[in-house]
Amino acid sequence: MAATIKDVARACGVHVSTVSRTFSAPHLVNPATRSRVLAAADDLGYRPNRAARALTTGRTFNMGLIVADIANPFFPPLIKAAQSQARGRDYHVFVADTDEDPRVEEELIRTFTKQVDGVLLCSPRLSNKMIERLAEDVPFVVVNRRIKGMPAVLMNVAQGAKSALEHLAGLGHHRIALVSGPIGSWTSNEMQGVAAEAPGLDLVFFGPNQPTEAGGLAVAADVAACGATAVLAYNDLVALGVIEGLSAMEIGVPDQISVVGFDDILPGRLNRPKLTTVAMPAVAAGRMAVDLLLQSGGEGATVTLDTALIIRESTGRAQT
Amino acid sequence: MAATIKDVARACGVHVSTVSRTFSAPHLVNPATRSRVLAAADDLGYRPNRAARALTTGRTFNMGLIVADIANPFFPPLIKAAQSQARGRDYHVFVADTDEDPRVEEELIRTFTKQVDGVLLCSPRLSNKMIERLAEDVPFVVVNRRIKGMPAVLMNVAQGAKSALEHLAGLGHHRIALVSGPIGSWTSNEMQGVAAEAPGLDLVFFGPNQPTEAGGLAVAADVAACGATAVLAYNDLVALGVIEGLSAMEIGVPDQISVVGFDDILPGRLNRPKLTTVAMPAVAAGRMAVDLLLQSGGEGATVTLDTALIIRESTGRAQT
DNA sequence: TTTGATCTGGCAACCGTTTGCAAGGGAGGA
DNA sequence: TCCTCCCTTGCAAACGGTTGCCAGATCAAA
Repeated sequence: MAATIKDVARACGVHVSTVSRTFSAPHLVNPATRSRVLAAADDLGYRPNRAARALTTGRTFNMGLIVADIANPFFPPLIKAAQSQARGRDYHVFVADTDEDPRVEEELIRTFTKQVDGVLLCSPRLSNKMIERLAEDVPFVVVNRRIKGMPAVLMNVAQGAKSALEHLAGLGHHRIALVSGPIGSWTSNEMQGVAAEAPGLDLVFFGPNQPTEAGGLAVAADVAACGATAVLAYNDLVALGVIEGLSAMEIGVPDQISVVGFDDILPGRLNRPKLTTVAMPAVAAGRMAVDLLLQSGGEGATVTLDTALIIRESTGRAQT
Repeated sequence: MAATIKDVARACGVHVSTVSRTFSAPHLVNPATRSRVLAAADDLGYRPNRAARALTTGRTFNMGLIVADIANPFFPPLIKAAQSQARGRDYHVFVADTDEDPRVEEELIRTFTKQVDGVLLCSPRLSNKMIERLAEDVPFVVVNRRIKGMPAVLMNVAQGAKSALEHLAGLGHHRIALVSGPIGSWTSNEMQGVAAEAPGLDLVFFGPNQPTEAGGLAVAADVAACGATAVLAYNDLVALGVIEGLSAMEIGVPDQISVVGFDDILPGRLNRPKLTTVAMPAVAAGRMAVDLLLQSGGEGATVTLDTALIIRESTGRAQT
């Protein structure tokens, strides 16, 4: 049905290799021949078969993008950006979802191995050791995880957490609840690291938690009970869940308790009160991850992107 | 590097064809041999090369999923469901985003043609005619669009719009603003069709609009000015935008104006006031679309999924 | 006119799997 | 004992491109 390189060759009386070269090494073919071939190809609607090309060259022009949860609003902008960037480089993107399960993550990577030119691993839940082992079989770029020698796109969570804490301290909060994320999350560790060193603050840790609204909802009561006047949540979804839970207990945000999230997702922007949050550069990260994957000769370049505290309505002065 | 069928064959002293058959037609090989082969394959970490398989069989075990905008919260659950369903059938999913641009949509489809076994086309912006033409080159399942002879997953938008309108009428609303979506949206047409036939209601149409918060925000002033006491919006994002705009004008929802959306996305559930909306079965649609694509011998089965009005806090009695 | 360098394009092997065809072996019936 | 028939396996030709190698042509310089 579909035109192959052979049809094009026949149509303009040249050998298949000439057609092949017109596309993959144009400088090796005479301009006159080249344009004849291009015309014939265009005429027949020829599109090179990627599977066939992959077979000989070993390059598929596909990449895998693995995220913890597609439905978590943090990821879609990242996926979108990565997809768009990849398409500009003639790459197709397989998107897959681990449902926060490290075993699914591993299996997914194994499935992708040798079927793609590289994998973008976003917010992995696997251990560093495991990721390093898997990286022997397929090039990786990790997002939101620092692994030595491996290309990575990091977001400056530490700085973000620091400014959030300073913001809260500046509003007079001392006892602050830190609602962390799931086990295996680098982001969560970074936050805890910064918080643990924060001077003059009285931190109460809650975790691990599901990185969802449900996760936030589930700890809301404990948070309220612990006497904290402010909450720093693992992400916006958790923050929103906490607010939801608090308001069900008739606890006002920010009047009685202030809440800060992470990510800057749409629901947070639309929420009442509008969520104060540390914006994560998801779009830039998606783009950058693709670039890194395509550039990297396997070199472990690490890019750290800045975060920014966005003060909205969910934080206010501590009640005295 | 990676083990091929040849390595496995050598490792257990059989011909490659036997190894091949162990995987693709197990009943044709002796159980004893089969287990020897499987052991060797497992030992070497053999995974069949999909590109090579695609070359001979003509089946790639890949499918394309094209949506208008990945970042629109309506799609991620659909994408997630489709991806998960596909993975269960050993399929990989290319996800792509048209940015609401029909030309990008067309180009994307062309790119996917012959590289995938089929395309899931969600909420297309292309004309029926164009889609039919493109369908000659690659199997489609369309979601949210009825095209004769083509497998489709539809959502019962008409019924949803009808119950929304009845709900509003029951609350005493007569003059209702209908804020529609983008050109080329079947959903938008369905809504308008139902609305146009609604007895005893005074409808004011606004459109076309971007299917985003910004789109809603942009018409909020006009909506307020037209004297309507209720709004039926193309989707939740638009509804949220309208609410946003109204509240900026100090117009209370639902006290002064009631708002109903479509989709039932997360931000709407978290919003204050919680959004009354017509829930669209995105998850079921994603799953169903995959099944339809895989089952269909090209037959044009059409599935219509039910919608459900979810009454929350953004609708109330009309002020008299 | 000869020489040699440079272009251009053909030839054919190869990438990893699948699959139609055929051959070898064993079992069962005559 | 011989003949079928079935089961199992091997053989080899595809699938659609890519690419190293080689040969003929072209052209400039000698």
